[in-house]
Amino acid sequence: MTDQMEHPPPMASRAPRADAQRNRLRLLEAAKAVFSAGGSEASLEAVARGAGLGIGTLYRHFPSREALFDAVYHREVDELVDLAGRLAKLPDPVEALRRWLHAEVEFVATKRGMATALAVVANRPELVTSSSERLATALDGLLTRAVAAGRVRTDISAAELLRATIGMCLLHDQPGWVAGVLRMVDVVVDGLQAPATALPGPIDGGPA
Amino acid sequence: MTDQMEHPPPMASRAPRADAQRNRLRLLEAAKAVFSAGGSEASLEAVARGAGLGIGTLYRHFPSREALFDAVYHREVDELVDLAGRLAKLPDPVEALRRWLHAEVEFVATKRGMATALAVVANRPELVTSSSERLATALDGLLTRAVAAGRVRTDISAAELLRATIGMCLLHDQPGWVAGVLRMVDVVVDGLQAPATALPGPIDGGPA
DNA sequence: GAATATACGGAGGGATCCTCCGTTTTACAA
DNA sequence: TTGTAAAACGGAGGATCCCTCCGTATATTC
Repeated sequence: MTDQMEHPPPMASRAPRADAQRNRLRLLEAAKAVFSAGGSEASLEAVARGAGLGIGTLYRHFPSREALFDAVYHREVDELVDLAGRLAKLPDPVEALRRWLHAEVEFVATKRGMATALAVVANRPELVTSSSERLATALDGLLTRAVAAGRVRTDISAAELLRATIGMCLLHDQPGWVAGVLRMVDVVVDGLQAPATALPGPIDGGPA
Repeated sequence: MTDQMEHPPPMASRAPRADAQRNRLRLLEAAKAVFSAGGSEASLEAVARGAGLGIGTLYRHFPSREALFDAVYHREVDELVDLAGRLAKLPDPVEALRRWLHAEVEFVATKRGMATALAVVANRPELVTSSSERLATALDGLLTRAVAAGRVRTDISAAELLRATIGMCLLHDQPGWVAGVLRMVDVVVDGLQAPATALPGPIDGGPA
Protein backbone atom coordinates (compact mmCIF):
# COMPACT_ATOMS: atom_id res chain seq x y z
CA MET A 1 0.00 0.00 0.00
CA THR A 2 2.74 2.51 -0.82
CA ASP A 3 1.49 5.97 -1.48
CA GLN A 4 2.80 6.24 -4.96
CA MET A 5 -0.23 7.71 -6.60
CA GLU A 6 -1.44 11.13 -5.60
CA HIS A 7 -4.37 11.17 -3.31
CA PRO A 8 -7.17 12.43 -5.48
CA PRO A 9 -8.71 15.55 -3.90
CA PRO A 10 -10.81 13.75 -1.32
CA MET A 11 -13.99 15.71 -2.05
CA ALA A 12 -14.12 15.83 -5.83
CA SER A 13 -14.37 12.12 -6.37
CA ARG A 14 -14.58 12.06 -10.15
CA ALA A 15 -16.64 13.28 -13.06
CA PRO A 16 -19.69 11.15 -13.80
CA ARG A 17 -19.23 8.68 -16.55
CA ALA A 18 -20.20 9.83 -20.03
CA ASP A 19 -23.10 7.44 -20.42
CA ALA A 20 -24.42 8.51 -17.05
CA GLN A 21 -24.50 12.15 -18.07
CA ARG A 22 -26.14 11.34 -21.36
CA ASN A 23 -28.79 9.22 -19.74
CA ARG A 24 -29.52 11.76 -17.08
CA LEU A 25 -30.39 14.25 -19.79
CA ARG A 26 -32.52 11.76 -21.62
CA LEU A 27 -34.43 11.04 -18.47
CA LEU A 28 -35.05 14.70 -17.76
CA GLU A 29 -36.28 15.26 -21.28
CA ALA A 30 -38.59 12.29 -21.15
CA ALA A 31 -39.84 13.28 -17.72
CA LYS A 32 -40.67 16.77 -18.86
CA ALA A 33 -42.62 15.39 -21.77
CA VAL A 34 -44.45 12.78 -19.76
CA PHE A 35 -45.30 15.12 -16.90
CA SER A 36 -46.50 17.75 -19.34
CA ALA A 37 -48.83 15.31 -20.98
CA GLY A 38 -50.04 13.26 -18.09
CA GLY A 39 -49.70 15.36 -14.98
CA SER A 40 -47.20 14.79 -12.26
CA GLU A 41 -48.46 11.45 -11.08
CA ALA A 42 -47.69 9.82 -14.40
CA SER A 43 -45.95 6.50 -14.21
CA LEU A 44 -42.22 6.57 -13.70
CA GLU A 45 -41.92 3.46 -15.77
CA ALA A 46 -43.42 5.46 -18.61
CA VAL A 47 -40.69 8.03 -18.15
CA ALA A 48 -38.04 5.35 -18.30
CA ARG A 49 -39.61 3.84 -21.40
CA GLY A 50 -39.81 7.28 -22.98
CA ALA A 51 -36.12 7.71 -22.42
CA GLY A 52 -35.39 4.27 -23.81
CA LEU A 53 -33.83 3.26 -20.52
CA GLY A 54 -34.48 0.75 -17.81
CA ILE A 55 -36.45 1.58 -14.72
CA GLY A 56 -33.43 0.80 -12.62
CA THR A 57 -31.47 3.54 -14.32
CA LEU A 58 -34.16 6.06 -13.59
CA TYR A 59 -34.19 5.17 -9.92
CA ARG A 60 -30.44 5.34 -9.68
CA HIS A 61 -30.39 8.86 -11.07
CA PHE A 62 -33.44 10.09 -9.20
CA PRO A 63 -34.08 8.08 -6.08
CA SER A 64 -37.56 9.44 -5.63
CA ARG A 65 -40.30 11.01 -7.64
CA GLU A 66 -39.67 14.25 -5.81
CA ALA A 67 -36.02 14.29 -6.76
CA LEU A 68 -37.06 13.97 -10.37
CA PHE A 69 -39.52 16.84 -10.05
CA ASP A 70 -36.91 19.05 -8.56
CA ALA A 71 -34.52 18.32 -11.39
CA VAL A 72 -37.15 18.71 -14.11
CA TYR A 73 -38.36 22.08 -12.95
CA HIS A 74 -35.00 23.46 -11.93
CA ARG A 75 -34.78 25.65 -15.00
CA GLU A 76 -38.28 27.00 -14.58
CA VAL A 77 -37.57 27.91 -11.01
CA ASP A 78 -34.40 29.64 -12.11
CA GLU A 79 -36.38 31.88 -14.41
CA LEU A 80 -38.67 32.92 -11.61
CA VAL A 81 -35.75 33.63 -9.34
CA ASP A 82 -34.17 35.81 -12.00
CA LEU A 83 -37.43 37.62 -12.55
CA ALA A 84 -37.59 38.46 -8.87
CA GLY A 85 -34.18 40.06 -9.13
CA ARG A 86 -35.28 42.18 -12.05
CA LEU A 87 -38.56 43.20 -10.51
CA ALA A 88 -36.74 44.31 -7.38
CA LYS A 89 -35.67 47.36 -9.36
CA LEU A 90 -39.16 48.60 -10.04
CA PRO A 91 -39.97 51.76 -8.15
CA ASP A 92 -43.17 50.39 -6.66
CA PRO A 93 -42.48 47.38 -4.44
CA VAL A 94 -46.11 46.34 -4.28
CA GLU A 95 -46.43 46.36 -8.02
CA ALA A 96 -43.28 44.25 -8.19
CA LEU A 97 -44.79 41.78 -5.81
CA ARG A 98 -47.98 41.64 -7.81
CA ARG A 99 -46.18 41.05 -11.05
CA TRP A 100 -44.05 38.29 -9.66
CA LEU A 101 -47.05 36.47 -8.30
CA HIS A 102 -48.74 36.79 -11.66
CA ALA A 103 -45.68 35.40 -13.37
CA GLU A 104 -45.64 32.51 -10.97
CA VAL A 105 -49.23 31.65 -11.77
CA GLU A 106 -48.64 31.89 -15.49
CA PHE A 107 -45.65 29.65 -15.13
CA VAL A 108 -47.61 27.05 -13.32
CA ALA A 109 -50.25 27.32 -16.01
CA THR A 110 -47.77 26.74 -18.79
CA LYS A 111 -45.93 23.83 -17.33
CA ARG A 112 -48.71 21.45 -16.65
CA GLY A 113 -47.65 19.38 -13.72
CA MET A 114 -45.38 21.98 -12.19
CA ALA A 115 -48.03 22.93 -9.68
CA THR A 116 -48.75 19.42 -8.60
CA ALA A 117 -45.07 18.70 -8.62
CA LEU A 118 -44.44 21.56 -6.26
CA ALA A 119 -47.38 20.41 -4.24
CA VAL A 120 -46.03 16.92 -3.90
CA VAL A 121 -42.63 18.22 -2.94
CA ALA A 122 -44.09 20.64 -0.46
CA ASN A 123 -46.02 17.86 1.15
CA ARG A 124 -42.90 15.96 2.12
CA PRO A 125 -41.17 18.12 4.70
CA GLU A 126 -38.65 15.41 5.28
CA LEU A 127 -37.21 16.01 1.84
CA VAL A 128 -34.95 18.82 0.79
CA THR A 129 -37.53 20.79 -1.12
CA SER A 130 -34.91 22.88 -2.77
CA SER A 131 -37.26 24.17 -5.46
CA SER A 132 -39.85 25.57 -3.15
CA GLU A 133 -37.17 26.98 -0.93
CA ARG A 134 -35.56 28.82 -3.77
CA LEU A 135 -38.92 30.19 -4.79
CA ALA A 136 -39.68 31.24 -1.25
CA THR A 137 -36.36 33.02 -0.99
CA ALA A 138 -36.96 34.89 -4.22
CA LEU A 139 -40.41 35.96 -3.15
CA ASP A 140 -39.11 36.90 0.26
CA GLY A 141 -36.87 39.54 -1.28
CA LEU A 142 -39.81 41.26 -2.91
CA LEU A 143 -42.02 40.88 0.10
CA THR A 144 -39.46 42.22 2.53
CA ARG A 145 -38.97 45.30 0.41
CA ALA A 146 -42.67 45.99 0.37
CA VAL A 147 -42.85 45.49 4.10
CA ALA A 148 -39.89 47.77 4.70
CA ALA A 149 -41.60 50.44 2.66
CA GLY A 150 -44.53 50.18 5.01
CA ARG A 151 -46.78 49.17 2.16
CA VAL A 152 -47.97 45.71 3.25
CA ARG A 153 -48.78 44.02 6.49
CA THR A 154 -46.00 42.29 8.31
CA ASP A 155 -47.54 39.06 9.49
CA ILE A 156 -47.56 37.07 6.27
CA SER A 157 -44.46 35.14 5.37
CA ALA A 158 -43.21 34.54 1.86
CA ALA A 159 -43.61 30.82 2.34
CA GLU A 160 -47.20 31.28 3.35
CA LEU A 161 -47.91 33.50 0.38
CA LEU A 162 -46.25 31.06 -1.93
CA ARG A 163 -48.21 28.11 -0.64
CA ALA A 164 -51.41 30.09 -0.94
CA THR A 165 -50.87 31.14 -4.52
CA ILE A 166 -49.73 27.75 -5.67
CA GLY A 167 -52.59 26.14 -3.82
CA MET A 168 -54.99 28.43 -5.59
CA CYS A 169 -53.88 26.91 -8.87
CA LEU A 170 -54.17 23.31 -7.81
CA LEU A 171 -57.89 22.87 -7.99
CA HIS A 172 -58.35 24.11 -11.51
CA ASP A 173 -58.25 22.38 -14.75
CA GLN A 174 -60.89 24.02 -16.81
CA PRO A 175 -59.31 25.95 -19.67
CA GLY A 176 -59.15 29.64 -18.89
CA TRP A 177 -58.73 29.20 -15.19
CA VAL A 178 -55.67 31.43 -15.18
CA ALA A 179 -57.69 34.64 -15.46
CA GLY A 180 -59.68 33.74 -12.39
CA VAL A 181 -56.62 32.93 -10.34
CA LEU A 182 -54.93 36.14 -11.42
CA ARG A 183 -57.94 38.04 -10.13
CA MET A 184 -57.63 36.20 -6.85
CA VAL A 185 -53.95 37.10 -6.70
CA ASP A 186 -54.89 40.73 -7.11
CA VAL A 187 -57.35 40.35 -4.29
CA VAL A 188 -54.61 38.95 -2.11
CA VAL A 189 -52.22 41.75 -2.98
CA ASP A 190 -54.89 44.31 -2.21
CA GLY A 191 -55.53 42.58 1.06
CA LEU A 192 -51.88 42.69 1.95
CA GLN A 193 -52.04 46.45 1.68
CA ALA A 194 -55.10 46.80 3.86
CA PRO A 195 -54.47 48.25 7.29
CA ALA A 196 -54.25 44.97 9.15
CA THR A 197 -57.96 44.33 9.51
CA ALA A 198 -59.39 46.34 12.32
CA LEU A 199 -61.63 43.52 13.42
CA PRO A 200 -65.11 44.68 14.29
CA GLY A 201 -64.67 42.94 17.61
CA PRO A 202 -66.10 39.51 18.38
CA ILE A 203 -69.74 40.01 17.53
CA ASP A 204 -70.47 36.76 19.25
CA GLY A 205 -72.69 35.57 16.50
CA GLY A 206 -73.98 32.20 17.46
CA PRO A 207 -77.15 30.70 16.06
CA ALA A 208 -80.02 33.11 16.29
CA MET B 1 -98.96 -12.51 -14.78
CA THR B 2 -102.17 -11.44 -13.11
CA ASP B 3 -101.95 -8.18 -11.33
CA GLN B 4 -102.75 -9.46 -7.90
CA MET B 5 -100.07 -7.69 -6.00
CA GLU B 6 -100.10 -3.94 -5.85
CA HIS B 7 -97.75 -2.30 -8.23
CA PRO B 8 -95.06 -1.00 -5.99
CA PRO B 9 -94.65 2.72 -6.66
CA PRO B 10 -92.57 2.34 -9.80
CA MET B 11 -89.78 4.52 -8.53
CA ALA B 12 -89.30 3.17 -5.02
CA SER B 13 -88.18 -0.29 -5.98
CA ARG B 14 -87.67 -1.69 -2.51
CA ALA B 15 -85.86 -0.98 0.72
CA PRO B 16 -82.22 -2.11 0.70
CA ARG B 17 -81.59 -5.38 2.39
CA ALA B 18 -80.68 -5.20 6.05
CA ASP B 19 -77.15 -6.45 5.64
CA ALA B 20 -76.60 -3.95 2.85
CA GLN B 21 -77.57 -1.06 5.09
CA ARG B 22 -75.39 -2.31 7.90
CA ASN B 23 -72.42 -2.77 5.66
CA ARG B 24 -72.82 0.61 4.06
CA LEU B 25 -72.47 2.18 7.49
CA ARG B 26 -69.48 0.06 8.33
CA LEU B 27 -67.81 1.11 5.14
CA LEU B 28 -68.42 4.79 5.78
CA GLU B 29 -67.04 4.49 9.28
CA ALA B 30 -63.97 2.65 8.12
CA ALA B 31 -63.44 5.09 5.28
CA LYS B 32 -63.60 8.06 7.59
CA ALA B 33 -61.01 6.48 9.84
CA VAL B 34 -58.71 5.46 7.05
CA PHE B 35 -58.93 8.78 5.22
CA SER B 36 -58.34 10.66 8.44
CA ALA B 37 -55.21 8.71 9.12
CA GLY B 38 -53.74 8.30 5.70
CA GLY B 39 -55.07 11.10 3.54
CA SER B 40 -57.56 10.68 0.80
CA GLU B 41 -55.50 8.57 -1.50
CA ALA B 42 -55.34 5.76 0.99
CA SER B 43 -56.00 2.32 -0.38
CA LEU B 44 -59.61 1.34 -0.86
CA GLU B 45 -58.68 -2.21 -0.03
CA ALA B 46 -57.57 -0.92 3.34
CA VAL B 47 -60.99 0.62 3.80
CA ALA B 48 -62.66 -2.66 2.97
CA ARG B 49 -60.36 -4.53 5.33
CA GLY B 50 -61.04 -1.98 8.04
CA ALA B 51 -64.74 -2.61 7.65
CA GLY B 52 -64.21 -6.35 7.72
CA LEU B 53 -65.76 -6.64 4.27
CA GLY B 54 -64.66 -7.71 0.86
CA ILE B 55 -63.41 -5.29 -1.73
CA GLY B 56 -66.27 -6.24 -4.00
CA THR B 57 -68.75 -5.04 -1.44
CA LEU B 58 -67.07 -1.70 -1.21
CA TYR B 59 -67.18 -1.21 -4.94
CA ARG B 60 -70.81 -2.21 -5.14
CA HIS B 61 -71.77 0.40 -2.58
CA PHE B 62 -69.48 3.12 -3.87
CA PRO B 63 -68.60 2.62 -7.51
CA SER B 64 -65.78 5.14 -7.40
CA ARG B 65 -63.43 6.71 -4.94
CA GLU B 66 -65.19 10.02 -5.47
CA ALA B 67 -68.56 8.54 -4.62
CA LEU B 68 -67.10 7.33 -1.36
CA PHE B 69 -65.67 10.77 -0.59
CA ASP B 70 -68.96 12.41 -1.22
CA ALA B 71 -70.71 10.01 1.11
CA VAL B 72 -68.08 10.24 3.82
CA TYR B 73 -68.07 14.03 3.98
CA HIS B 74 -71.75 14.56 3.41
CA ARG B 75 -72.38 15.32 7.06
CA GLU B 76 -69.49 17.75 7.28
CA VAL B 77 -70.71 19.61 4.25
CA ASP B 78 -74.16 19.76 5.76
CA GLU B 79 -72.80 21.49 8.82
CA LEU B 80 -71.11 24.11 6.73
CA VAL B 81 -74.25 24.69 4.72
CA ASP B 82 -76.23 25.14 7.91
CA LEU B 83 -73.65 27.51 9.28
CA ALA B 84 -73.97 29.67 6.19
CA GLY B 85 -77.68 29.94 6.84
CA ARG B 86 -77.09 31.05 10.39
CA LEU B 87 -74.36 33.53 9.53
CA ALA B 88 -76.61 35.11 6.95
CA LYS B 89 -78.42 36.70 9.86
CA LEU B 90 -75.42 38.62 11.14
CA PRO B 91 -75.74 42.34 10.62
CA ASP B 92 -72.35 42.64 8.92
CA PRO B 93 -72.25 40.61 5.70
CA VAL B 94 -68.48 40.85 5.37
CA GLU B 95 -67.99 39.57 8.86
CA ALA B 96 -70.32 36.70 8.05
CA LEU B 97 -68.29 35.87 5.00
CA ARG B 98 -65.09 35.96 6.98
CA ARG B 99 -66.44 33.69 9.66
CA TRP B 100 -67.73 31.16 7.23
CA LEU B 101 -64.41 30.96 5.46
CA HIS B 102 -62.69 30.51 8.78
CA ALA B 103 -65.07 27.72 9.67
CA GLU B 104 -64.40 26.07 6.38
CA VAL B 105 -60.67 26.11 6.98
CA GLU B 106 -61.06 24.74 10.48
CA PHE B 107 -63.25 22.02 9.13
CA VAL B 108 -60.73 21.01 6.59
CA ALA B 109 -58.13 21.04 9.33
CA THR B 110 -60.11 18.73 11.53
CA LYS B 111 -61.06 16.19 8.95
CA ARG B 112 -57.73 15.31 7.54
CA GLY B 113 -58.36 14.21 4.02
CA MET B 114 -61.43 16.32 3.49
CA ALA B 115 -59.39 18.89 1.62
CA THR B 116 -57.72 16.43 -0.65
CA ALA B 117 -61.02 14.66 -1.06
CA LEU B 118 -62.64 17.85 -2.22
CA ALA B 119 -59.66 18.46 -4.40
CA VAL B 120 -59.96 15.11 -6.05
CA VAL B 121 -63.65 15.57 -6.59
CA ALA B 122 -63.17 19.06 -7.93
CA ASN B 123 -60.63 17.76 -10.39
CA ARG B 124 -63.14 15.51 -12.10
CA PRO B 125 -65.59 17.85 -13.78
CA GLU B 126 -67.28 14.91 -15.44
CA LEU B 127 -68.56 13.74 -12.06
CA VAL B 128 -71.44 15.15 -10.13
CA THR B 129 -69.38 16.94 -7.54
CA SER B 130 -72.35 17.42 -5.32
CA SER B 131 -70.26 18.26 -2.27
CA SER B 132 -68.36 21.12 -3.74
CA GLU B 133 -71.46 22.40 -5.44
CA ARG B 134 -73.37 22.48 -2.21
CA LEU B 135 -70.49 24.32 -0.58
CA ALA B 136 -70.32 26.78 -3.43
CA THR B 137 -74.03 27.44 -3.19
CA ALA B 138 -73.80 28.07 0.53
CA LEU B 139 -70.90 30.45 0.12
CA ASP B 140 -72.62 32.15 -2.76
CA GLY B 141 -75.44 33.21 -0.48
CA LEU B 142 -73.06 35.01 1.84
CA LEU B 143 -71.03 36.46 -0.96
CA THR B 144 -74.01 37.77 -2.85
CA ARG B 145 -75.27 39.53 0.23
CA ALA B 146 -71.95 41.25 0.73
CA VAL B 147 -71.86 42.26 -2.90
CA ALA B 148 -75.40 43.57 -2.77
CA ALA B 149 -74.42 45.68 0.21
CA GLY B 150 -71.70 47.19 -1.90
CA ARG B 151 -69.07 45.94 0.50
CA VAL B 152 -66.99 43.66 -1.73
CA ARG B 153 -65.89 43.63 -5.32
CA THR B 154 -68.14 41.96 -7.81
CA ASP B 155 -65.78 40.03 -10.03
CA ILE B 156 -64.98 37.07 -7.78
CA SER B 157 -67.31 34.10 -7.84
CA ALA B 158 -68.11 31.91 -4.91
CA ALA B 159 -66.65 28.93 -6.71
CA GLU B 160 -63.42 30.79 -7.26
CA LEU B 161 -63.24 31.84 -3.65
CA LEU B 162 -63.94 28.33 -2.52
CA ARG B 163 -61.28 26.83 -4.70
CA ALA B 164 -58.80 29.39 -3.50
CA THR B 165 -59.41 28.83 0.17
CA ILE B 166 -59.42 25.08 -0.09
CA GLY B 167 -56.33 25.21 -2.25
CA MET B 168 -54.61 27.28 0.39
CA CYS B 169 -55.03 24.39 2.79
CA LEU B 170 -53.74 21.73 0.49
CA LEU B 171 -50.07 22.41 0.71
CA HIS B 172 -49.80 22.31 4.47
CA ASP B 173 -49.16 19.54 6.81
CA GLN B 174 -47.00 21.03 9.48
CA PRO B 175 -48.88 21.18 12.75
CA GLY B 176 -50.20 24.64 13.41
CA TRP B 177 -50.70 25.52 9.81
CA VAL B 178 -54.27 26.58 10.45
CA ALA B 179 -53.31 29.88 12.02
CA GLY B 180 -51.32 30.84 8.95
CA VAL B 181 -54.12 29.98 6.58
CA LEU B 182 -56.62 31.89 8.67
CA ARG B 183 -54.41 34.93 8.37
CA MET B 184 -54.35 34.46 4.63
CA VAL B 185 -58.12 34.20 4.60
CA ASP B 186 -58.29 37.51 6.39
CA VAL B 187 -55.99 38.96 3.78
CA VAL B 188 -58.32 37.73 1.09
CA VAL B 189 -61.39 39.14 2.80
CA ASP B 190 -59.65 42.47 3.20
CA GLY B 191 -58.71 42.36 -0.44
CA LEU B 192 -62.28 41.70 -1.44
CA GLN B 193 -63.25 44.94 0.22
CA ALA B 194 -60.57 46.99 -1.49
CA PRO B 195 -61.80 49.38 -4.16
CA ALA B 196 -61.13 47.12 -7.12
CA THR B 197 -57.43 47.81 -7.48
CA ALA B 198 -56.84 51.03 -9.31
CA LEU B 199 -53.95 49.60 -11.24
CA PRO B 200 -50.99 51.96 -11.44
CA GLY B 201 -51.04 51.49 -15.17
CA PRO B 202 -48.65 49.20 -17.02
CA ILE B 203 -45.30 50.42 -15.78
CA ASP B 204 -43.71 48.37 -18.51
CA GLY B 205 -41.09 47.04 -16.19
CA GLY B 206 -38.85 44.81 -18.21
CA PRO B 207 -35.30 44.02 -17.20
CA ALA B 208 -33.40 47.16 -16.30
C1' DG C 1 -90.11 -23.73 4.37
C1' DA C 2 -89.16 -22.91 -0.44
C1' DA C 3 -88.06 -19.78 -4.05
C1' DT C 4 -85.81 -15.88 -5.73
C1' DA C 5 -84.01 -11.48 -5.69
C1' DT C 6 -79.93 -9.32 -3.46
C1' DA C 7 -75.77 -9.00 -1.53
C1' DC C 8 -71.31 -10.85 -0.34
C1' DG C 9 -66.41 -11.98 -1.08
C1' DG C 10 -62.37 -12.76 -3.18
C1' DA C 11 -59.81 -14.58 -7.15
C1' DG C 12 -57.49 -12.65 -10.94
C1' DG C 13 -55.55 -9.80 -14.85
C1' DG C 14 -53.34 -5.54 -15.32
C1' DA C 15 -50.50 -1.81 -13.74
C1' DT C 16 -47.11 0.48 -10.83
C1' DC C 17 -43.73 0.82 -7.24
C1' DC C 18 -39.10 0.12 -5.82
C1' DT C 19 -35.13 -3.13 -4.85
C1' DC C 20 -31.59 -6.06 -5.92
C1' DC C 21 -28.03 -8.04 -8.44
C1' DG C 22 -25.92 -10.21 -12.57
C1' DT C 23 -24.15 -8.14 -16.87
C1' DT C 24 -22.19 -4.56 -19.67
C1' DT C 25 -19.66 -0.45 -20.43
C1' DT C 26 -16.42 3.12 -19.49
C1' DA C 27 -12.22 5.15 -17.89
C1' DC C 28 -7.76 4.97 -16.44
C1' DA C 29 -3.17 3.11 -16.34
C1' DA C 30 0.47 0.10 -17.53
C1' DT D 1 -3.24 -1.19 -26.81
C1' DT D 2 -5.04 -3.89 -23.61
C1' DG D 3 -6.30 -5.25 -18.90
C1' DT D 4 -9.03 -4.36 -14.99
C1' DA D 5 -11.85 -2.41 -11.57
C1' DA D 6 -15.25 0.94 -10.74
C1' DA D 7 -19.45 2.61 -12.34
C1' DA D 8 -23.62 2.22 -14.72
C1' DC D 9 -27.20 -0.45 -16.96
C1' DG D 10 -31.48 -3.15 -17.19
C1' DG D 11 -35.05 -5.83 -15.93
C1' DA D 12 -36.84 -9.68 -13.13
C1' DG D 13 -39.47 -10.04 -9.07
C1' DG D 14 -42.12 -9.45 -4.72
C1' DA D 15 -45.45 -6.38 -3.01
C1' DT D 16 -49.42 -3.44 -3.42
C1' DC D 17 -53.38 -1.61 -5.47
C1' DC D 18 -57.06 -1.09 -8.93
C1' DC D 19 -61.41 -2.75 -10.53
C1' DT D 20 -64.31 -6.58 -12.63
C1' DC D 21 -66.67 -10.74 -12.65
C1' DC D 22 -69.18 -14.46 -10.99
C1' DG D 23 -70.05 -18.46 -7.90
C1' DT D 24 -71.83 -18.70 -3.21
C1' DA D 25 -74.44 -17.25 0.75
C1' DT D 26 -78.23 -14.79 2.83
C1' DA D 27 -82.57 -11.98 3.21
C1' DT D 28 -87.19 -11.55 2.04
C1' DT D 29 -91.43 -12.89 0.56
C1' DC D 30 -95.11 -15.99 -0.15
